[in-house]
Amino acid sequence: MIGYGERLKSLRLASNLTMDTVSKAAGIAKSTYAGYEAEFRQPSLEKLVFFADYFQVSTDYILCLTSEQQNIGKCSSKDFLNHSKKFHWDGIPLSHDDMKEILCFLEEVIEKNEKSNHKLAESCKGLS
Amino acid sequence: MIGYGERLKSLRLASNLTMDTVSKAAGIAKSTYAGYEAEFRQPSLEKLVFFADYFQVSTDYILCLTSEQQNIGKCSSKDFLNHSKKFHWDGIPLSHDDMKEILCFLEEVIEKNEKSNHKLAESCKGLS
DNA sequence: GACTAATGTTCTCGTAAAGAGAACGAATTT
DNA sequence: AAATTCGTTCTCTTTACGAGAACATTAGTC
Repeated sequence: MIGYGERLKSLRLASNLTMDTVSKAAGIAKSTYAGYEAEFRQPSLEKLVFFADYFQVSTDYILCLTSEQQNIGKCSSKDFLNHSKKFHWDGIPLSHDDMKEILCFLEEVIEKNEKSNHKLAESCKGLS
Repeated sequence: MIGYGERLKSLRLASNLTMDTVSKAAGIAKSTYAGYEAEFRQPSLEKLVFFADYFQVSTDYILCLTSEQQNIGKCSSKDFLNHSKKFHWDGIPLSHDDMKEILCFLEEVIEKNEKSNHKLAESCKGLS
């Protein structure tokens, strides 16, 4: 068990938040939260889950079991195709070709969003 | 915070292990571990990390933050939309509408694959 | 440079609960 | 039915969580 304090601290600073803000959001005393970052006190499981949601990371990341901030739904487009692990859809494995399709589509979505800042609610109907 | 006891129990039973075996491996008393499964006692973070390693799952799984035992590149379609964590694309957050689009498209891909067992290499061009 | 405000750190203390160990209960085997 | 195995529950001790206040430190203001 090493480093969850550092993780919390860097996550908090990355969001430009004070200990007071975070502790109040978590419903604990400022001194209590300071104890977490100083790592002479351990948050309860409830608090751990809260911080994961609050900072939008996995509990594994806070506990230093992974270096990836969130290991669900986030990977670079490079990783997306080259990833060692297989991707699935409701248990059905996706082929590399499927992945390329999806990648292509996602980039379309992102590009449009970036440009127009507008959701393309029709793109799905015009698919097939 | 709900269900980590059930998770531990099912993981233990899936491995055909007794409480005595698991508790000894974790270096705690049998009654202590029983408290975890009955959920009237919470494991420390060290113990949580131990169980994740011992049962080869993520801490997020034990804490019921995901329904998938390994949380990279695998989630159910239900989780896909309802997940508490935000999804991103190369750092750009995806809105819920984006997710619905993606879900719709993915289901198309899977359905076509299932029926024809053939990749639809053109679907991407006909998009926009 | 002193004054103030804001943020972070370090005390002490009460209390909740983690953890142990033994006893108990239920189920299975011999 | 005696013995063994596995799970549950009891009581007790001790740990440490969490709070609140005091203290320290930095930053901004006059």
